[in-house]
Amino acid sequence: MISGKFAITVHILSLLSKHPEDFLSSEYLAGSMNINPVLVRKEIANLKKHSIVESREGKYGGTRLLKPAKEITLKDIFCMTFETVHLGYAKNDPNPACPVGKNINQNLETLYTDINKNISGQLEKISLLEFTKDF
Amino acid sequence: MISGKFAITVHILSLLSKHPEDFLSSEYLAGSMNINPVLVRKEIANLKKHSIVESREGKYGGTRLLKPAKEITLKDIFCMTFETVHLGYAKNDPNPACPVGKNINQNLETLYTDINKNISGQLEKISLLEFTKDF
DNA sequence: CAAAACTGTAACAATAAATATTACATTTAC
DNA sequence: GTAAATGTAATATTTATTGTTACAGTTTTG
Repeated sequence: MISGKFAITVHILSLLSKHPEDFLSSEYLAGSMNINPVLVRKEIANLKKHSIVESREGKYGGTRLLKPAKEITLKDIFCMTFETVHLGYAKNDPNPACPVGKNINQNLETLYTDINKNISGQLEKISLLEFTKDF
Repeated sequence: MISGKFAITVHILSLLSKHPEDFLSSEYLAGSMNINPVLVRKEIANLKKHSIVESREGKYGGTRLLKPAKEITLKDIFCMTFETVHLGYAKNDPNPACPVGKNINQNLETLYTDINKNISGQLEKISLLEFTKDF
């Protein structure tokens, strides 16, 4: 199972970017995705930590972008929602008496670090504006 | 949660590559990883489908490589074990009345396809021999 | 042929992670 | 003060991964 944080956050930001002036409620955002509003609010809490959006409480409250879609990249979203992409480790406790078991996780770690650098480089080139251009 | 198939398969192949002549039993392989032998046999079944290893049943049976570690790349293993890397979709059933909900999954799909091409390109350059050189 | 030591695989159980829900305190507009 | 929001904790549900059990089939050896 993959955590949907990245996809949910992209979805939230896409919607906000289409209404840059308005404070959109978590219920409205959740309705577009068919998910629970609480999940939306959790991701919004994360976005606020990174100063990507601001929220207003109380009646007529909601959330809006703090910067233009052109200035937000998919890499930003990737970093805010996913620590790293990885393809699993060879178990927490491989047999230390075996030279392969002893070292393999470190090699995998290095490999995954490289993969993440690579993905970041790719995502850095795509802005939210570009990603949503045909919506 | 990430499926450990890639890591388990790398581990199995690493061990086999260190004993290229011998048929190693699933119990021995599992012992090096501290996992259940049945999981090993499942991944071996997959490797056999791709003609990377051969098995011998019965007493003194086991598995060995069909080709040198130099000729197996991490991309081969990636393709055999993971269909794709992805970062989630914006739900199975986003609201079709919303232009964002209607289109976002297709855009994500395209993005993930690109990411996978990228990862494949990177993994293609690393052979099993190289990956295991300091074990 | 019988015993031992394997593979192969299906069915099921256990664990862990992601997602959803409920509940309620707090804030703000009117 | 009421309605409509956010914020967040606690908990339940669902789904995916991983592990286990069980047993049929294969091969070697005596």
